[in-house]
Amino acid sequence: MSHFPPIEDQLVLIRRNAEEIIPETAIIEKLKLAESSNTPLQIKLGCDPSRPDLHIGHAVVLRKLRDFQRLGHAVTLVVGDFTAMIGDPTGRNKTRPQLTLEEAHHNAQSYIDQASVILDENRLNVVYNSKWLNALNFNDVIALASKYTVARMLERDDFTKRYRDGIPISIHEFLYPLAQAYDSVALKSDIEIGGTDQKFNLLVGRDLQKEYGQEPQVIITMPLLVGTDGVEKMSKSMGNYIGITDPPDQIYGKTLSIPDTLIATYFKYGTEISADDLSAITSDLEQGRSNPRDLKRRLARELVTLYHDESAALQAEQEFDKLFISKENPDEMPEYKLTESEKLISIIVKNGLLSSNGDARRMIQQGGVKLDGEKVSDPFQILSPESEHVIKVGKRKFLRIVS
RNA sequence: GGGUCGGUGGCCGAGUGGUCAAUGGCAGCAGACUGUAAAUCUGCCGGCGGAAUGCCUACGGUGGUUCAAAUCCAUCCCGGCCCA
Repeated sequence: MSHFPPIEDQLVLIRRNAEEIIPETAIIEKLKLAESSNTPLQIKLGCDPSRPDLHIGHAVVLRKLRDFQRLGHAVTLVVGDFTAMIGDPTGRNKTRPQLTLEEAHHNAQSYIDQASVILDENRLNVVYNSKWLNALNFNDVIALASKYTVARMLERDDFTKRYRDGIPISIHEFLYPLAQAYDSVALKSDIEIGGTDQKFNLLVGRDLQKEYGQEPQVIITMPLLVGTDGVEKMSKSMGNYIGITDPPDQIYGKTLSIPDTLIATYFKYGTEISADDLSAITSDLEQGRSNPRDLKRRLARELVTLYHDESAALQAEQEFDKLFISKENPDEMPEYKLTESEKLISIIVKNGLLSSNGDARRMIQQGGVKLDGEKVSDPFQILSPESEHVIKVGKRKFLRIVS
């Protein structure tokens, strides 16, 4: 007797939200084999420990991984500690810093901690690719490299584009897809999951597995979540992300700032609402039956609840209303103890509300600074330490002055 | 190895001896508007400076020419393309 759910049921879950499954037929074969041999499938996800800050875009992929955990398959997280260690030797790409092994492992742990909000940590196998990549010598690397051609490498979108546009491509960049593919060989991976941007690399894994006499993995690509700006894909470096460890008020506020066109997408990929709810929301939106604002508020609550809890969601909402709807001051804000008379400007800069005196002066001239709710007009105003004040800079920076 | 073009502010990209803290675009910030937004309009957008024809830092690095250099010269580093 197999302990897996019926294949049809598994497929429904596996296909949910997936962008592509390549090849579709093979996954059925794999599932059948798993059932008949009563052996779980080996599911692989690679992670880059040089960027350990997870956002709700990563969560899309992680949730798919969790689906496989629930189905009873063997889920392995491959930490790319080896590649992170090498970094980008040209030093041109600052997004890929060189890490020591310790840093890589430290980041990996942080990644796992964050990911375990979604994954079942007890059923997660974690491996480090330095284990086998470190063991390769130059002969091995050449042998590995000989299994792929330059023409095929150049098929990758960004290589095609960069080559065409005369932007440098270092040789070692060709080795990264091979290294990642080799991970699949080392793991004898049955299925590898990744974002759509990983499609090429995942496919190389299939080719390489064939070269090594293995049954090629099935690849499942998950859509990349658009960032809160509604334009670029979500990423920390673009500043358009909602981090899964962001505090409730951040998640709430960032969610409310997404463009209306993103509401349905975020419900679909960012939350776990049912298919029925989703279609109700979508049709409400399309037919203008609901105020997008209300749906967005619900989305924000859902997201906060997902990564914190319901009471945090309600609290975040109340705080938000207070701040932005009634424009009241928040309950908590940093404090600064005034001991002697001091220029307002210098207080603002000293407390990091703005970065320079000139900036603060400008801000005041533009009416962006309020003292106890009143616009400040004098850039040289001096505060003396008699009473309490609240300074507000821009929309959301506050400072309480105590004496 | 040879030839050639290039390296400018967070990014893209003008500028080729003074009028350059450096046009323009994007991003960012603030104000108005609004449902938080988006869009739009307005302003700001190196630092110091209550002001200055003020000072400091900055146009790949280092040295130099000049009253004056992002701009010229030398040299070094880095990159694209073509040839070998």
